Amino acid sequence: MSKKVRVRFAPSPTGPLHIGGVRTALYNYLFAKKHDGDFLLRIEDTDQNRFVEGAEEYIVEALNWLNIPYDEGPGKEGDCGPYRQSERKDMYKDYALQLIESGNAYYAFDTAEELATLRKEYEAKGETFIYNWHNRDELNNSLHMDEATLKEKLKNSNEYVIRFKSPASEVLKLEDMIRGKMKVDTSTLDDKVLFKSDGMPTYHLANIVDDKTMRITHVIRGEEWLPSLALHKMLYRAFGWEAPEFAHLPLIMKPVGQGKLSKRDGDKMGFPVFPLEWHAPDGEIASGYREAGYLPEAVINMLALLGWNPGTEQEIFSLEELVDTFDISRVHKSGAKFNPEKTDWFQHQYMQTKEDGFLVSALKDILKEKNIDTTIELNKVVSLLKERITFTKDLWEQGDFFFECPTTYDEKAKGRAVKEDTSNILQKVVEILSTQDTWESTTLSDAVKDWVEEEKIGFGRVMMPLRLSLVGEMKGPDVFQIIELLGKEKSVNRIRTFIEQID
RNA sequence: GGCCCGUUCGUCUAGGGGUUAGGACGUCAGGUUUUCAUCCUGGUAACAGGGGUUCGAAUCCCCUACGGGCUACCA
Repeated sequence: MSKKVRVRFAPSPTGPLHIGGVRTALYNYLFAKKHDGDFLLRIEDTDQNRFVEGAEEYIVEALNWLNIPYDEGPGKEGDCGPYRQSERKDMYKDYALQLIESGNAYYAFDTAEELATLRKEYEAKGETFIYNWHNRDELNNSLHMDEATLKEKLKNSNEYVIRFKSPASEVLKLEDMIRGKMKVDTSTLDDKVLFKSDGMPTYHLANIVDDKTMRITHVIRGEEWLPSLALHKMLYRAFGWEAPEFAHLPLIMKPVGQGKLSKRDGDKMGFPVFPLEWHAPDGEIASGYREAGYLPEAVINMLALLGWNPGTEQEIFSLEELVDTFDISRVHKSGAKFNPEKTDWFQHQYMQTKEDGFLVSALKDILKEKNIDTTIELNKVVSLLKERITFTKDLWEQGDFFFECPTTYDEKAKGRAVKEDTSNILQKVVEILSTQDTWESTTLSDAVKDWVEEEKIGFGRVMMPLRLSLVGEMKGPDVFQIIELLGKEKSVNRIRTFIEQID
């Protein structure tokens, strides 16, 4: 029996989760569920300086809103907790010491300032400073220190880091589920810090230790980690652990211009880059898909297809279908530019699948917010407007006239619609409408149309001003359907008001 | 600069030696709606360049160009 699949999404709580992070979470979720596995959330908060209040809560709420909840994580303790690295702090140092003992790591006493100076000097020469085999013997570390000196130093100060001792020359063969085989020459790698002088591990150590102790079988993460893969593989080897499989996801890029999508792009370019609205501690607000009116299933569908597809021409997928068809080896290798227009197309598709009840209650919310009481049957309004809308707020934009009598009339449309005889025509329309036995759109429509044809007036001269009188502009569903829903009194009043305006 | 990864319509992509290089979004045109939106139909539009390998290359290999990522005691 093969091991149970366990994957993790491991964000760092430095701010809101952005759309690229959401996709990483989604692909992890899909992979886990596809293989009947577990999806864990681990909070990587080893950098205390970058901790942002509220970020973790935001991440959890976002995953819940998107309907991709985690099986284990903060608040959902499994047998691998705690799930915040800050709460696992104590265990990391032992692992670092274990590497020192096995000769895979060493103490380094160079200060941050000394290293910064060195980097600057190298940069001035047009070179890059690398802390590794080629110069580690000249730097301030335990590799060339006698035991007594080392002991003394360790006793007097905690100001040291533990670095990984990267092999001087070895060609590592790496494999990635998406990219296939790769080779890296270790001579170009530097001796990464594993354990910081503040007593916290760096990402690299904590990540490997946690993935091991949490029994993670597949690491699915962003492409920005690809350069670290060699180090991580070497760490597993140094510990004598079997490494999980890796998949590095392509990045999501800006819709226009160059580079990866950044947190600032969204509001600059007019679309959200966050799942939920984010209220930063400093008061700044960044827009979110939820608050902008997007449906979570639309966001999920859009994200799923940004960098992956099943090889068929199907584009609309429920979460269940995604789980079913997801195949990580079909994830693309190259980055994808984000496409806000296509997101709206997905949104429109999903809005069309919504039950009328959902839209009715959305419309009620809008009316309540605007303090509007109405006798109009909302389910009928909804069924008339439904296919035209992309967002629930469009119910108002497309149908405000059902609830508010027009007070002004679109000037341009008025110029086109109103002629010499318009007021006479509308008078007659009022008359015809008023004398019908049933107030029903087909009856009303037939009556008016019969008259128009009899009198050979021409539909444009009737329909355009009629619509304008009821709606205030040239928009909306069938005029007679509007008249039916508005009812006799409102319809007639509106037409009369309009007649007074143009006389 | 160094290391690594990538490159098919404007964008997301299908395609993995023989295809009229397919679909979707956008855009354009027509139709429906005597309005607008929706919807329908159609058009536009791509294998980065150069070398190989092969009877045959978008597809395999190499080089170049371009794009991206990483290059912190951040993740």
